Amino acid sequence: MPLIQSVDRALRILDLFDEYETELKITDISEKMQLHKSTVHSLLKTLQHHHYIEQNPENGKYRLGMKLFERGNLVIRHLDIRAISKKHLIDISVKTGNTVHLVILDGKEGIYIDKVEGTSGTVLYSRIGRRVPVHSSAVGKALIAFKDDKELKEFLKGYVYKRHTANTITSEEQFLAELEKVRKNGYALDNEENEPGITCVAVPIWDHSGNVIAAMSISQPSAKVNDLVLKEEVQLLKNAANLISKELGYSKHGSSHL
Amino acid sequence: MPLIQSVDRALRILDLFDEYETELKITDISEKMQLHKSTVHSLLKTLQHHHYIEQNPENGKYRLGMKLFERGNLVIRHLDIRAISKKHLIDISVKTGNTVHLVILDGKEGIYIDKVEGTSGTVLYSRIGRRVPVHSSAVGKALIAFKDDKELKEFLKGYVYKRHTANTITSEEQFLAELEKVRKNGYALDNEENEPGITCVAVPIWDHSGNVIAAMSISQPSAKVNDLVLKEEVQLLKNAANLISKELGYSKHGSSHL
DNA sequence: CCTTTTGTTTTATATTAAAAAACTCTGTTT
DNA sequence: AAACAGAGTTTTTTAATATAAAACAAAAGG
Repeated sequence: MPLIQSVDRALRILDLFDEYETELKITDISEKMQLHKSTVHSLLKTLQHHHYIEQNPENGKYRLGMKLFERGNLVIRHLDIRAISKKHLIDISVKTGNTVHLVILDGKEGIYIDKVEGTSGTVLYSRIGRRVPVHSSAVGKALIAFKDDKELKEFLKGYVYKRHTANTITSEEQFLAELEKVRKNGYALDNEENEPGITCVAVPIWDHSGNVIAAMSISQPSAKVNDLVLKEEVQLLKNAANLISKELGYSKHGSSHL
Repeated sequence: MPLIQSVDRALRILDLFDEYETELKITDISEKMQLHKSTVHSLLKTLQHHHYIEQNPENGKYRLGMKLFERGNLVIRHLDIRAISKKHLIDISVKTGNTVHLVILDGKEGIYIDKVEGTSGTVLYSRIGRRVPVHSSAVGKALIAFKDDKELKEFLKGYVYKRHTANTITSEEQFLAELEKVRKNGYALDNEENEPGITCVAVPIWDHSGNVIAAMSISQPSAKVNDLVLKEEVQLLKNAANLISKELGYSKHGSSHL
């Protein structure tokens, strides 16, 4: 079933921007898309008319528009859990001094839907709206560990275990063994697998059907971590996850899958 | 300069969804847009392909997709200030028990870019990504009060002073007088002008050029408010706004316009 | 001041989007 | 079980639009 070419092109223009290329000029886009600059101009003017793109008056370059932020905050799949979780993220961040994240699964990746930074000033990879690989992150492992065997097998079909650090798990066997540990412990760890020098611990957040709907994590420099610290953090996360499930209208956390 | 019709239509489909209509079926969209259902189908399939729209597998209806959230969090105009402000919002919310907002101006409206709820459980109009009128909100007044006369006159050209409550200011004269008070006091008030029973106080956040780049507010039931409470809240907000300006790399707050 | 680059506009036509018709699927009614 | 209604999806023809070439305007750089 064919796509509409001009809509396809317009959306691909939106996809060109990233954290490093936040502004692009017409000739940039023309080159990247292999389209004539007057074609690009028409596409941009249509996106701009609807505020999906705006033109920087200072330099004439184009950048993503506020309508994306507005519409993005109407994507309902995460709004309830984000609103309900926020105070728990804050609470844990205040208690630990570390950065706390809320992540949901979207396709075959996690996506950060909220983040409360700690007081230590540690600069992390994570950013709201950014995607995160499941194999190398605590939140990713927590999100998929509790899928049933069939679902998990389907999920991992074609999955690429890209190395991010020396510690990244890059084989499916090792990853499945890791997920077994997550199920056993009820929490997931990222031992400098996604970012050098950073350790994260995460727990799943359940719905009433025994499905994991989100994961919550604490991230910090590995130098600050020991067994006691982790034990306390796991407890804080599990307590918060239970409360969040309850506040979302669910009964006991994960009881249906035990 | 003409728009590209099919792109225009696709974006207008995205604009159909709101907080009350979070899912639509093809015939809904066909009717609202006065387009043939096979036309709508093609547009939706193109949006879906790029994850700007997704189809609910349970009922076949369409809803906004995660790409909007992802791209929305690449709209750079507010990311720095949101990240830097977050801990201040949290701090004020913890200290006061009330809901704290961060708002920027977009076109002729404010838009909520962050929100930390208080502990009182007060349910408010505000929501991240939602727009807010400048004439009836404390943040709106704080955002525009310090524009120079010419800019302000230009801004208010054609502005509609819609009544939201019995207290809403609905004349330009009254509104200009109100902005004069904001300039004098250094903070803005919303005395149940936007939402019945809710009082808000807001301050501007400045950049180094003497421009207001955001506003920060505290909202609470009017029943909890008195002169002393307001005074304390104004102080908390002003302190935080100064710190935020500094952390954004600016020097003294608003010094260039005093 | 001249040249180059970039953004914008106009116009002809090649290409695509649009809708009508038909098909498929699901749920409801008889 | 069969028929019907509604909704989603697919196919096909052609009317309508998007595309790019050319030209123009504005800004930046040498």
